[in-house]
Amino acid sequence: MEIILKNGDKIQVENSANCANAATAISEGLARAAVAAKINGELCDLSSKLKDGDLLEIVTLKDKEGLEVYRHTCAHILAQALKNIYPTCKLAIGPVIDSGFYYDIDFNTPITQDDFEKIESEMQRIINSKTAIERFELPRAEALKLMDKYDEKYKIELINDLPEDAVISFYKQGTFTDLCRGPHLSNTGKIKAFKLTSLTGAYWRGNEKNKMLTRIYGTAFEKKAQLEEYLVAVEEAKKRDHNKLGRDLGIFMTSDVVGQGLPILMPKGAKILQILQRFVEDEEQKRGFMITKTPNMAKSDLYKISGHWAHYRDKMFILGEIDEYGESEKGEEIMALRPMTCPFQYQIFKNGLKSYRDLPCRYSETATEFRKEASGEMHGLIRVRQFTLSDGHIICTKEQVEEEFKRCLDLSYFLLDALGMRNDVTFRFSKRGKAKSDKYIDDDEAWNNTEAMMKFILDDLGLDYVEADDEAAFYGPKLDIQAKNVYGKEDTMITIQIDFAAGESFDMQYVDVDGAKRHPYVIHRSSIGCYERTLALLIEKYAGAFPLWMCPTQVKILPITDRTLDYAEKVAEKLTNYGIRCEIDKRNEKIGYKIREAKMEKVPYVLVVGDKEAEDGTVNVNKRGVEAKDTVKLDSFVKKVVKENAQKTIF
RNA sequence: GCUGCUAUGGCUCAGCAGGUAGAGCACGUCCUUGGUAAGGACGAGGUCACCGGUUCAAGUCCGGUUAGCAGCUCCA
Repeated sequence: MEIILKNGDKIQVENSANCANAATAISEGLARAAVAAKINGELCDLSSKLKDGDLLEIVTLKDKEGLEVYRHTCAHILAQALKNIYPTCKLAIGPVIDSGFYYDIDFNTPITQDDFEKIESEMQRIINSKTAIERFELPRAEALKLMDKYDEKYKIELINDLPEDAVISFYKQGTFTDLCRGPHLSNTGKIKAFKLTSLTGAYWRGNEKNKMLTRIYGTAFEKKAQLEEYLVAVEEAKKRDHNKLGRDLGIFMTSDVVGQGLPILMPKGAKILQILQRFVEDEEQKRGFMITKTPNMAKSDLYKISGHWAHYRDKMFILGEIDEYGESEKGEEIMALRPMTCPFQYQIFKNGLKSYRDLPCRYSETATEFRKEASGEMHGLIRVRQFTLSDGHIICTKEQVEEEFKRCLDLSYFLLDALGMRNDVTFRFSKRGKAKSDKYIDDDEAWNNTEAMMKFILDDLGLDYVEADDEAAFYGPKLDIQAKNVYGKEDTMITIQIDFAAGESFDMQYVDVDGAKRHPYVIHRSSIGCYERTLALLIEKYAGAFPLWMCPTQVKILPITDRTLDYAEKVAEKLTNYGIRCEIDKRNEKIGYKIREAKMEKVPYVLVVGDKEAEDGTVNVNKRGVEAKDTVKLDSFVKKVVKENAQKTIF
């Protein structure tokens, strides 16, 4: 029969041929490299049978899918090794992820990372045995019977949840059989380089009400060298971890007696935040925002109106004793620290009668917020219990939403450019979608309208975004601007949200052209995100070597001897007068030692001044990251660094 | 909150058959005034996170608390 290749070529193969046979017919080399195949675009095993006229593609480890098949097979080898060592353990799921694979297992007795060596050698034994991997399918009843025989209760649950018409397939390697859609490699011996990387807990089916299983993470590569390279890269990434580097560089710290999720910004960190905050607030005001300063706490009455008291009370810091209904048993006034700014700024809008001529009404505030995150959820500066948000709310008519939304996004673009992070973010259109629940305000029409409105805006802007169901705020859809940390974990950096409900629930009104009172729409937005989180992302992006304009110390002056102290002071004074942040290292240390320290602090410019420089009115410039040094006139250095400092757009 | 791991001077770590603690860096004093990534000498600094238990004896074993790490769940 005749098979069509992707490039249009046609080859003749025997009537009973499978993908592996066809690969051999094409070339010996391709047959060796083959790990899976695609028939008519569907990924399948090499053993899959071909039909006359099929379009065939051979998948190798050069293809993304090929590496996934390889790693998925490695997950099965892990499962088999575990079954051999711990016969009573129960298998859950073992998928492929970006960095490798994992398998969720229910163990009777807990295992630790110390057991990895034993498990890895059993895996290696299975690989060395070069066992063939074979696929077979079973009708539902027999599939259930087989899994019941192996006492695999999680697999039984999975089978029961498969749709009526689903093909139920298994893969068998030696004595081990696992429920799996596949495809897989044809033989365990094809795995050349793998490693188990970590061990954690994970809820069955991702639901915290379910039992917590043990998740073993691993990875696999085509060659040992690639595995080594990957492990080195992971170690390198960890060196940029803001939670380590930020502490080492004296940017922030934590204290046991202060508490979890309450980072303490040290002088360097506070300086960076001050620089960012001034820049952001000035830019917001240039763009028509009015700055506000609202309280950090309020009576429970405010949160009852906003809906937070009913839905989010357990995540708020409450001052006073309350019962299970959120009321004071002694009839006292209950206060709570704010988890958001919106209802406070709404009070400003409600102060005095508003006309349509007052809209859009743009409020911004560098607001401190408090959220009682669960103890295991805190992470450095990324996830904390007290943080500072570049918060803001635009109260406008429905017709103004589109224009205002676009202006918000433009502001965020401007700020992302200044941070040099425009290309590091991705966009998520967070919708309620089909996920109706009591998490969301129950108003289908309003949801459909605002989601359609946001989609129109995003498409009109030609934004490249992913849609995410069940990620909306309770009052409306969001555009989340996402950034990844050094471990690849994604968090929301900036968010712009449309709120159809606040106008009514807070009874905000404006008098329209026709004299009628109407409820406005609200856009919730952050311009640069939460300062702590943004700082964390900056530390990781720049490994502490921040762009000049945001460095707490931009220039460090190192006098060689006490004789040049006066000249160093003169240089510092001049720089300071031009708005450049500098300091002098006056210590009685050798110049090499001072240079080493200044460079480790990642100061952008280090100026060495000795007798020669003092006499000539020059400075010896050591630029961060540049090997060569350069002696220039003080004036020309000042001119250059002032110019560079004013440059805030980083591409 | 859940699972696993961790907690020794400011930092990085050693100490582990249970017998009341060590190093390097940092810090202080002194010498050195030195030209591009660590000059030298001396010194001070720890009730081994906290609370309780086992033991004649606990940094070392056990339990709890607090905090840190990875992941899960959550994230207005």
